[in-house]
Amino acid sequence: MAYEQLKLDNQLCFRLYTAARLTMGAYHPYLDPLGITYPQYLVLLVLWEQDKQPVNDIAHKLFLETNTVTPLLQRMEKAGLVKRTKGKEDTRQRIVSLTKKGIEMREQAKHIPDCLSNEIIQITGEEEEFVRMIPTLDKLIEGLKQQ
Amino acid sequence: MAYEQLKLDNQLCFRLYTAARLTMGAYHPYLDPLGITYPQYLVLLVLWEQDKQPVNDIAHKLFLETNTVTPLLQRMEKAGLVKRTKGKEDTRQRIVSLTKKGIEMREQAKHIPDCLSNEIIQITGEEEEFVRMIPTLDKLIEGLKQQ
DNA sequence: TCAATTTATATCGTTCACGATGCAAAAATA
DNA sequence: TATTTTTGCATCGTGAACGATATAAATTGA
Repeated sequence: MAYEQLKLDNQLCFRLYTAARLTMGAYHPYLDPLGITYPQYLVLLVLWEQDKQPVNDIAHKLFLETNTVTPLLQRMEKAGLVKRTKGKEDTRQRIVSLTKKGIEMREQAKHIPDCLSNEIIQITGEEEEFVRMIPTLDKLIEGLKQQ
Repeated sequence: MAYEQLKLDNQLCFRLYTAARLTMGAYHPYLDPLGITYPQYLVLLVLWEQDKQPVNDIAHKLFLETNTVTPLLQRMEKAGLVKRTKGKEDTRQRIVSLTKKGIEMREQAKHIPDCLSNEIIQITGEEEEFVRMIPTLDKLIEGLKQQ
């Protein structure tokens, strides 16, 4: 029967949606003391890997629209984590760079990934199946990226 | 080196977050014609399985807070999909029930799960590894549910 | 029975997320 | 070179998510 398919239990997307929300929630104890949110943490990860990037590059790496990232960066600028300067070759661009505070936060945050994986392992028992999920998720993301 | 851990590529949560957003986006072509959003679709799934539930039960099944679900239901009531009546035994409760429109939408929506799985299979080639992901996600959700 | 506590829902404020739209600068093309 | 198109970013409006708080009703317990 077709209605069977409409059961919540059958849905992969619901699990992704829920797991994503709850995992983000698990970052709270680590990000709250730093005064940042999970999306802001992602922006910092991008900038810690390479400082001074235009808005578009950051958005692209996070698979977000610029109209999501722009206000995010404005809030981060207000919080003193980044500054946004006009591009020199291309004046349409806004180059986002880390402030002293943004650079220093890297040191405070460097333990977070370990904390999170430990937590996940402790909570769920095993690590291997989560590692195995990564290439599958990458395939899904890659496939859905272009409509 | 500890900083290696801070690379975006290493992060499972980022993939969950991204996959969830993009998958929700894949529902747009099917939900837009019905005039509903993905979270509203989830509420309908819950109510199609069992009509007339208090807010709390719906929230619990979706792993959401009631302060997320209440405004969601208010919008759905305004859209004529559900109605919210005072509980009879417990007058604190609001019993949410489907309207005629909400009931009828089940028929229009019954093909959506098949469409989505076909899309995912077509996009990513294989089905099996996504099915395999489900119990792992359930384990993660179950573990993170209680703090 | 009456006060204290818990429960069910609602309201408020902030931050995302994103479609639609606007605008200026750059690039392409006539 | 002048015009058209594209690009990069910003703004606006709407709908989640959720922490904090409020409120009334139910429950507990003294």
